[in-house]
Amino acid sequence: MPKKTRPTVRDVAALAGVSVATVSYVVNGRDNRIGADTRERVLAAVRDLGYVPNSSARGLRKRRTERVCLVIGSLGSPVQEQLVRDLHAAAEADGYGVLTLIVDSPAHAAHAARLLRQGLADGAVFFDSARHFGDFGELARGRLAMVVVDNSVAPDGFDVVRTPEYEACGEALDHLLSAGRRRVAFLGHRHDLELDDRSARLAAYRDALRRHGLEPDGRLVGAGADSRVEGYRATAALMALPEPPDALFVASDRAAISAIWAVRDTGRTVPGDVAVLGVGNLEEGSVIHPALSTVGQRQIDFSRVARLLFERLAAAEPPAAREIVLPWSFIPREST
Amino acid sequence: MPKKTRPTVRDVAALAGVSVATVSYVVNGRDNRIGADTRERVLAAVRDLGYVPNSSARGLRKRRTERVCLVIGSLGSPVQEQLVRDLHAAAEADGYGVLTLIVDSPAHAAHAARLLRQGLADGAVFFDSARHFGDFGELARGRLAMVVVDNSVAPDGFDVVRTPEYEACGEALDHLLSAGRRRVAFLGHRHDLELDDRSARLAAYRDALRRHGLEPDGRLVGAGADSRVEGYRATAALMALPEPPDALFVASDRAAISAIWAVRDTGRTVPGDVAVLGVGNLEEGSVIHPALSTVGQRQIDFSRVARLLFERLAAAEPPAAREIVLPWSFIPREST
DNA sequence: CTGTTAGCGCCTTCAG
DNA sequence: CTGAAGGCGCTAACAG
Repeated sequence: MPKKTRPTVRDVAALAGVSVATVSYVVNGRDNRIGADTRERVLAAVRDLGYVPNSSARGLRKRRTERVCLVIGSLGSPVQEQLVRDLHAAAEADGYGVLTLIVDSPAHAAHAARLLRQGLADGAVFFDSARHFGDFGELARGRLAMVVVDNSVAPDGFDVVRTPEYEACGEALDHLLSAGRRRVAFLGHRHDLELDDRSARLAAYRDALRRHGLEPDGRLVGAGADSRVEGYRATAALMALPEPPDALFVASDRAAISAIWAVRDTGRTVPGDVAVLGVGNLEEGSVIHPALSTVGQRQIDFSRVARLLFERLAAAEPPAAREIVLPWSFIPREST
Repeated sequence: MPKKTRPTVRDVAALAGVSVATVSYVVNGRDNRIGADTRERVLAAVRDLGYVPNSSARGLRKRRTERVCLVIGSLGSPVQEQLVRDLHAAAEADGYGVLTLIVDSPAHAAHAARLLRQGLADGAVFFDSARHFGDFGELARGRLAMVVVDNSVAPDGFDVVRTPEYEACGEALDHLLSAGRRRVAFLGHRHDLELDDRSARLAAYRDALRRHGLEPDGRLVGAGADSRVEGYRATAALMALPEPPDALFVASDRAAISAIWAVRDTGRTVPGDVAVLGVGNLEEGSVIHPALSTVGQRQIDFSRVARLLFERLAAAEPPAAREIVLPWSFIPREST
């Protein structure tokens, strides 16, 4: 029967016949000043007991947890999977653990902020979740290293990563409109519509129409980008209009793919009758027929984002807040 | 300029002119024995200083973190979103924080196990990730309350949640074969194929064929359920065979939906030329045309799973290991 | 009703 | 090269 309580340094020290300091040195790799045989005895005791240092005690003493946190808006997008991978890789290299907080509402954001303020981790990357938070600056001042991927937030004791969505979407829409499409619909995320003028995708849409001498038609603007199901439904509704659109600008690739499907289910063709343009550059979009035209990072890569965080963590003094821009472009394929 | 170091109980106590014990009582709601005016002074000091208790110190002292961990195999499935929601709801009710560990490889599993052994959380739910782990029993004995959702693991100091996949898939396949389909292909997850006989879905497939006097054809069995892209590609390859299948059993709804698309892109119809059967009961499957026949929980609900964990956490003594079975059924729709 | 105090488990000078 | 001791921030007896 194993012991009921987890072993501590003292148990290891007793078993190995050394002091707790020696155990600590060995466990933390500061064992250049420890005799080889002593080290072996300690390691054996660690193994026998299944000793693992308690992270609360260690965190209390060292005043850092050696963990970082990924705060993410939702599950479900391959883009985020790449971020997870890149962050894990960088963390591993620096000996950090990674944990994830899922924040898809202001309530969850408050929850996450509390955990972070309590010292859950030493650093955090916020992705697709900034809109749910109130004051990032306050969190950053609580000695948390932070990188925020968001276009509507200004550096304030933390780094910011931007994506030039407005420009890239504008270019894609110009392409659509120059090709003669005249009734272009916009299917946004709910928060695009709530943000209204502060949504880059919606603004790009409106401005592009005006550049081409068209006035936005309220009936062609709505929600539908948040999920595949909503994308399908919204598109079906649009296609049932007396004057259906001849092009769809959908603010997510996932919903755009459903939109293609929905268009075809009404007997129309893509891009013949209706062009479809997505956002995000999912791999899936390049595999289907017709391949989805989209806007996003050509090669999805968040290693620079991860690097920002770990540079910040490694710095002795809080470095100046930086701001970087990820490369976004229009990626034309077959659906437009 | 704010202070560089976060305030502690002592700072609050000093500002409020009380002792640290009083602060602790107030902060922890054990303030029935504290005078109302004193409490107000303490709360004011807490607000002024922006004091938040340090969770490492608290965890060290109380020997519990009041956090639970969701260990999940991958991002991307709405089924998991429901688990996230149900676990968050239960946690919130009991005053626990929830954090997520993403484990999609044995390396990540080792990483997660280490964090958990270090005392990251008091309890954990493992979903779609058990196959990456070695010894759950050892983790459970390290006083971690655990619930494992998996069919191939036996309770051992932790609770197990099972899904009767084999039976439900068998029923669905009987339906397919009874309707006269003769060349039924199986598109599995990679791990289904690695597990081979220990994969319920693959076993259900093989056994159903035999029940109907058919011999499995190796060319009709392969990977393709892990993602939409793989589902599309694998289906396209199958359809290019000299003798293409007349039915597809795809081990995930997501890939099954791509499979429908791939079939139709070859000019064939679903279910006319090819029937498609998925697993998982995504909402998306009920919205598309043809609606996807599938196998899974009719009403996706993990509140019972969450409840197991919090009952375990609330128990004074480690309760007996329990085992529950989630209701799975065949959900016929239009694609078969 | 409030204050004093002893650790929780660990790391890290400082002596030896 | 190793051991003793102090303290990180907090909670919970126990005094008063």
